[in-house]
Amino acid sequence: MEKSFYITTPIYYVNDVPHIGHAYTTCAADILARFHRLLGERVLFSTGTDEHGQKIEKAAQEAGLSPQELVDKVVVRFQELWKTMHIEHDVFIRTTSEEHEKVVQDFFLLLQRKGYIYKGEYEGWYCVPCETFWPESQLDERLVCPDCGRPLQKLKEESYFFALSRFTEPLLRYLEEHPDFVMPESRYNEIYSFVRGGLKDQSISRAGLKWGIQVPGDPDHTFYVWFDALINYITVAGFGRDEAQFSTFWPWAYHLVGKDILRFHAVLWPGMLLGAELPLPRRIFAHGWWTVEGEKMSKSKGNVVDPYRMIAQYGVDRFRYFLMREVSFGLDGDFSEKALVERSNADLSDNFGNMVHRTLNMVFKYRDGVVKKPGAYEDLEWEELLQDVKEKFFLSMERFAFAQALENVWRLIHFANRYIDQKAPWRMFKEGNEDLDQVLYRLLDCSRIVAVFISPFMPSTAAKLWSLIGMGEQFEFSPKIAELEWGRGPEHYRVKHPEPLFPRLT
RNA sequence: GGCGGUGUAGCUCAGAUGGUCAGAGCAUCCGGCUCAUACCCGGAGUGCCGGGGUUCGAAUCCCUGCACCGCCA
Repeated sequence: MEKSFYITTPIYYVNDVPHIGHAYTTCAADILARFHRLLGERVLFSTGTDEHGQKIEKAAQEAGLSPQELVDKVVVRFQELWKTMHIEHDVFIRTTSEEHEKVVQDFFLLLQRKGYIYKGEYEGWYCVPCETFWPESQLDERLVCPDCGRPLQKLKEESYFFALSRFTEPLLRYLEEHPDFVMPESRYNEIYSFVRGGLKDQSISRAGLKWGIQVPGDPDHTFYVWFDALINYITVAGFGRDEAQFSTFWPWAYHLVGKDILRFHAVLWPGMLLGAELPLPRRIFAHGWWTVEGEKMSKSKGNVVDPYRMIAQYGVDRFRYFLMREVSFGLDGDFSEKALVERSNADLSDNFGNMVHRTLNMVFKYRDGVVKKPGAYEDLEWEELLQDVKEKFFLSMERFAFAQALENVWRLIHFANRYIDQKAPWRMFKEGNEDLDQVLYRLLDCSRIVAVFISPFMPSTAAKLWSLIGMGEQFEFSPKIAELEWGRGPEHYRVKHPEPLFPRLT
């Protein structure tokens, strides 16, 4: 039976302008989705937008639109960006969709039937822009939001509660039995100690807020945005709508989140699922944040990195490569165009692109663009290198260690460059050495294998390379892992005239 | 204040269970090559935060000091 893989990004707050942070998470998810398609697994990749809440209601009012009109208008900013970035999601979920509203209500009723819902009174400080309640214990006398620094509103109102406190022990046990549930390890430790401190019940509804999903049987209440938002993950998986889909994908769910929203995903969400007696996701991975030129990114500083601009200037694949290669996933990183240019020139132009280019060039110069598969085709060094690269690549991808995975692939490229220098095909050609075909075939095989390895990261470059070496005009994300072996190329490589994959940036 | 983590070459970082673990990339310097996008290949360095301890032996374990970071209160 095929394995399944369900990868999610958070649903982004639709009113935000997409920035590098959104691009980062979604790009990582896309890479994982493509990689698992290469493995031949059944893949479900979802992203989407969170469209409810007071902030939207206010923004709509200011714009003279209905909330629905507003979100319909701005959701396009995300959808367009994903197209531009070559993101191939299977589903784009919007929390205003009918099917989602139904799932949220059903889920609430399910929790209610199980006895985990009660009506109480919530009193606390609320940050409207952040849509977050703050316990008094976390505030100082200024009564401003610890996150954004803006003044808080005192709220005292009737609210439905989810009995999260009852899941302290079960969740603690679950964490102990699943040390990979929250990654990286440092985040696991944080979550573990947070849960060990004891969980409080969670208010899950608001009275008087219209722009949200109604609590069934109580039209005065709408759901708290996080309760609404988290449930998107099972809406997509087909909860209550498509049992086959749900049982295929939900048990294989992997959530990618920014470190700022880890707690909702690693505490509240598992609590809700335990209450509903549903399986928990396999992993919640919190990645780091990008600073820009060493400074925190913020609207007020005006240093927000616009993905559209980066792509227009440098191309999709350079941008995708940089994001995944520059820092290890899970740690914070610094974005600068200088770093992007240097990384791109060194790795993509000088090492990778040039390796391909010199190979193709020689194939044309010495063999008119055609190289036949040699009879004897063994080389212990190449053999061992590939096996080792493969093993480490898979291991890294399993741990979402994208930078390491790429670093490993580059060992092949580096070795190929060295191989060319050692074999000196130009000399072989002059001397009429027949082994030249074997050397060239090896290099083309290396390009073919590298194309497969990098395809999840740089799909259009992989396709271009695929075509250059005569493997076909389309690069399909179908099972290709078995092809990551020497000698699995065609009987004849018929290559095209080389053109630089990544012209050097100045 | 509590819990957790980090401190390794000029820079960014790798370094399971203590014994080629003192490494990689970038940067610098020297040499080579010419098929190539002034690219590529080879070589050279300098380093384990300070102090103490355990051990035949510690970057790796323990204690302590300093610095920084994260989560919570």
